[in-house]
Amino acid sequence: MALQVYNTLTRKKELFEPREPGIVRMYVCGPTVYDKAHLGHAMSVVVYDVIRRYLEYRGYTVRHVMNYTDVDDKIIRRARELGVSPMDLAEHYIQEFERHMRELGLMQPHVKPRVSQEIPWIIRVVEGLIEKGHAYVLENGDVYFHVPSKPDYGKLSGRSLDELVEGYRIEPDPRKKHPADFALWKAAKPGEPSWDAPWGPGRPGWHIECSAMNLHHLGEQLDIHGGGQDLIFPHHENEIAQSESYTGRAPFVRYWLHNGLLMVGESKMAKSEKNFVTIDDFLKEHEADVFRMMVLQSHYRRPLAFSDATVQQAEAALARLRGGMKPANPQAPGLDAGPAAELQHQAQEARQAFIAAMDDDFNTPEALAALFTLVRHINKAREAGATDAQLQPAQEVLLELGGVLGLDLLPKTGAVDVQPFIQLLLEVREELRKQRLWPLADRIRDRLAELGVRVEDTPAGPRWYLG
RNA sequence: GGCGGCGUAGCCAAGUGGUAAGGCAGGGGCCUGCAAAGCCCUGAUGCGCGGGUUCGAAUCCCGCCGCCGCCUCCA
Repeated sequence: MALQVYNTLTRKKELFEPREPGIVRMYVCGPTVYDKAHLGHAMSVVVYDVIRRYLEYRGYTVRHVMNYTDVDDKIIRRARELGVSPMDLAEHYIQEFERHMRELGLMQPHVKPRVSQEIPWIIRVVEGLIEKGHAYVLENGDVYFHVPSKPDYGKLSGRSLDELVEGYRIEPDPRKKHPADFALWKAAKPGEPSWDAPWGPGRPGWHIECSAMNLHHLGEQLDIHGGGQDLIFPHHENEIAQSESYTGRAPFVRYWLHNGLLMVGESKMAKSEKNFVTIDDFLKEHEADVFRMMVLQSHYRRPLAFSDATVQQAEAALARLRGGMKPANPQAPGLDAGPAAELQHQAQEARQAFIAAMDDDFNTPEALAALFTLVRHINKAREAGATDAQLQPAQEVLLELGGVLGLDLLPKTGAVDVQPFIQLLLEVREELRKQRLWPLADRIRDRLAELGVRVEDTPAGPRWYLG
C-alpha cells in the first residue's frame, strides 16, 4: 500500500511521490489578517494539520510553510475605519491567529512568512517577470501579469482564456493589454503602505506574494500546495502562471490539494454572508477537539456541514472515542490468554485499517471507523474482565492513531493529590449505598459531577474520571 | 451565461462496477437501587428522478430536477 492523493490539477488520485524522496515541501495559504478568524479558517488549518501529521507518521520529513497576508486592500480599508495603522492592525490579528493555532492544537508551520517581510523577494520575481516579457509596467507604476504569455493558463481551474473573457461580470480596466491580466504591483497611493521598487513605489498584488514566498522558503518546485476550494481561481491559477513563468520550471506544484468549505445551511461560512462563528466564540462553548472531530468526520475535499446538531454529534463521537481509554473495571479478574491476545490482534488490525484509509487520500471518516471498531473491542474486553495491563496495549494503539489525527484522547488525570480525597468520598458513598441511603449517595455523585468528577458504578465498585 | 462539484436512512457521513462503513439520534434487551457508561439486537430491498450499457450499477453513459462553489475579496 502506498499513499494516494487527489490532485486538483489532474482531477485524479495519484500515487504520492515527492520530488525528493522522504522530504515533503508543503505550502498552505494562510489568512489575510484584517479581522477575527472564523471556523472556516479553522477548518482549513485543521485539515492541513492532519495531513501533515499523517505524512510525518508515514515517515516523511515535512517542511511546512504558511503565509500571513499582512498587506492588502481589506487591511488598509479596515485600518482606516478604525483609525489605526495597517501594520498595527495586521500585527494584532497575526498574534490572535497564533493564539488560535495553539488553542486548536495545531502543529506550528516551520516558517510563517509575512508579505511585509518578503518585499525583496517579491520585487525580484516581479522584475524577472518583466524582463522575460510576462509582465508590463503601466504609466502610473502599476505592474500587470500578461496572461496570454502563459499558454497553458487555466489548467488548474479548467478554464480557457476565451471562457474567462466571456464570463467577466465587470468591465475590464482599459489600460490592461488583456482583460484577464492581473496586478502584480499596485502603484503607491497617499496614506497607504508602500515600498520602493525599480519601476516605482507601491505594494504587491495579492497573488505574487505566494509565488515569492514559495521561491524563498521552499524553492522553485514544491510537493504540496493547499488551500480552500475558493482559492483555485484566480489565486492558485495565477500563482502557477507567475511561478512557472519566472522559473521556467513546471510543474510548480506536484500535488494541488483543496479542502471543501464549511457550510452553514446552504451557503459557505463567510464574512460577507454574516453567518460565521468566530474561533473564539466556538472555543468558549466547546473544546478544540470537538471542532477537529467535526472536520475529521467528513472527507476534507467535501463541504462540511456546520450546525448545532453536527457540533453535538461531534461532541458525542469524541466522548465515545475517549471512552475506549477508560481504565479497567475495579477488581477485574483478568482475561484468559486467548481473549487477551485477540484484543492485541484487533488493535493491529485497527492500525492497518487506519493506515489503509488514510493512504486513500486522507480518508479520515474511514480512519475514524477503524478507531470506533477498536473502541468497541476494548470496551468488550473491559466488560469481559480485562485488567489495565491487558487493555493497555490496545489503548496505546488507540492513543497513537488518535494522535495522528491530532486528537487528545488521554483522560485528564488532574492533580495527583486530589485522588486520595476522591477515594475517601467514594468509600463513604459506598457505605451509604450499602445502607441504602440513596439520596445521600446520589448527592455525593451529583456534587462530584458538578466539580468535574464523573462517577460510574459497576458491579465491582465505583470508578471515576475527570470530564 | 461559462467552469467545477454535489444530491446515500431522522441528522452527519464513507463507499466510484460485485451486491450499502462508521458516528449521532431512536426502539428493544442485558447490567443497575437509580443514573451514567458499556455490551447485544434493531433501521435504507435501496443510494434525487427517468431511461440506457452490463451477468451484475449508489458506482459507467444520456436526459431531467434540485442545490452549492468559482467567474469580484475569501480557508
